[in-house]
Amino acid sequence: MKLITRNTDYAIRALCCIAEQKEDIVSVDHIVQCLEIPRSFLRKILQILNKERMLNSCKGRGGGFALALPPEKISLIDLMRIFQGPIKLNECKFKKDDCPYVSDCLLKKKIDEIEKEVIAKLKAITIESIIKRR
Amino acid sequence: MKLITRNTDYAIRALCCIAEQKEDIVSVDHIVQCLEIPRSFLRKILQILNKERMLNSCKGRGGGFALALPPEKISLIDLMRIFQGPIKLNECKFKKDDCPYVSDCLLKKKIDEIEKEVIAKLKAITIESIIKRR
DNA sequence: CAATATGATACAATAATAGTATCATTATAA
DNA sequence: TTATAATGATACTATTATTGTATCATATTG
Repeated sequence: MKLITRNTDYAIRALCCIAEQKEDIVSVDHIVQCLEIPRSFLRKILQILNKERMLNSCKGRGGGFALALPPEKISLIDLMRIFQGPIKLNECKFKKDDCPYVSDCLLKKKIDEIEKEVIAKLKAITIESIIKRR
Repeated sequence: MKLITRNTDYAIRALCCIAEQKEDIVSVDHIVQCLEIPRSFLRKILQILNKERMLNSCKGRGGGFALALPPEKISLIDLMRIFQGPIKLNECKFKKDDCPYVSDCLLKKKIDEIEKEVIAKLKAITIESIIKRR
């Protein structure tokens, strides 16, 4: 059971890497060196973060990426939604309106509670809260 | 993001179905009728539950399955471990001993906390707690 | 011994995850 | 103004996990 997939994880670390840099604009190459992750994969992730307005980008020589938001405004929950879709711990496997068996689905209700807590906790984890302060 | 996969879900409901029955021994056919799920898949799941000592089985005519434990002793966490492996929300994507970048991995620590809470909550959800009392 | 259960096991289909590769476009510096 | 170095867009591939299916073996009961 995984909470965070690899692209979310890489996104988090890349954002941390950028946030910790003195320079505003950080190149893919620099991040690759820091994190030692596949360049192509990282590029794709950064492009998505750019489209989702978490990063700004500069093309051309000396280009790269910069945070579009302050680190305390970027939370894990946002990144997970971008890379993993909406968080739904309680998807019912029985497609019909009601479960055919467990009426009022007590299971679903209980998992819903867990989901709410998890979401609240994930919201509280921001890039700011996990970077090494310079 | 899924907390529970389909086989875990089916296992839970099958166990509920058996727990709610007056008869001790319940056949696959009966469970299939109750839950309307693929028979072969269900059989596989029940066989696993049998091997894992959550169910007892009787072969031959009039055979079927019976709970090996009282419903309050069967928790979601057990079923998830059987069908989904150990719960590890915080698997680090960086295989090396230390993350190359985020030292002391604050992220991991925070996710660990979430994991502990989730596990505690899942432990508390038992078959007893979600069956329709007869 | 025939019928009806589960046991064991191998196989297949689908979807999600993870990663690669290539060409287009833009910006800068010489 | 052109070569170069960066990202943008996009299509493709590989791997793994999930979700099943099918078949034959074995045991039990009437």
